[in-house]
Amino acid sequence: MDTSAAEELPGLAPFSQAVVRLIRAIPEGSVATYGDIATAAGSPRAARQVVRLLHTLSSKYRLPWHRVINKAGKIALTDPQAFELQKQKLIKEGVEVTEAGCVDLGQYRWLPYQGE
DNA sequence: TTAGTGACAGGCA
DNA sequence: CTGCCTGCCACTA
Repeated sequence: MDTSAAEELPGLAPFSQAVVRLIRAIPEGSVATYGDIATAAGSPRAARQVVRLLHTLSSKYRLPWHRVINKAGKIALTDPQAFELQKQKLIKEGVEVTEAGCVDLGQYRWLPYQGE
């Protein structure tokens, strides 16, 4: 795990590091909700914080942000271009996504349990 | 330091 | 499931 996870995160806050690791741990063909990431990171109410982290971290690091959606099972991006991009990325990984950006959480939701 | 952020979640109709 | 409103929370500049 240390061999491939060699990218240590520079002076980021603990919560940020946890979020990064969790998002990077989402397997292809699966998705997680903001709330799941926040809960696994240690703060169940900090879903919004995860959003903020995604903004910053995805701009500085390469994260599979496209595997993170909201609890309604839909892509939450505001930018229509990014919205389409995320949709296509998920479909490419084998996730069924409707035109509206809806994903079947009951089938594709990944629970970020550390032990795996 | 303080204030602002934000791709949410939960409750209710 | 949808729509509206409110609380939330830890981070960033």
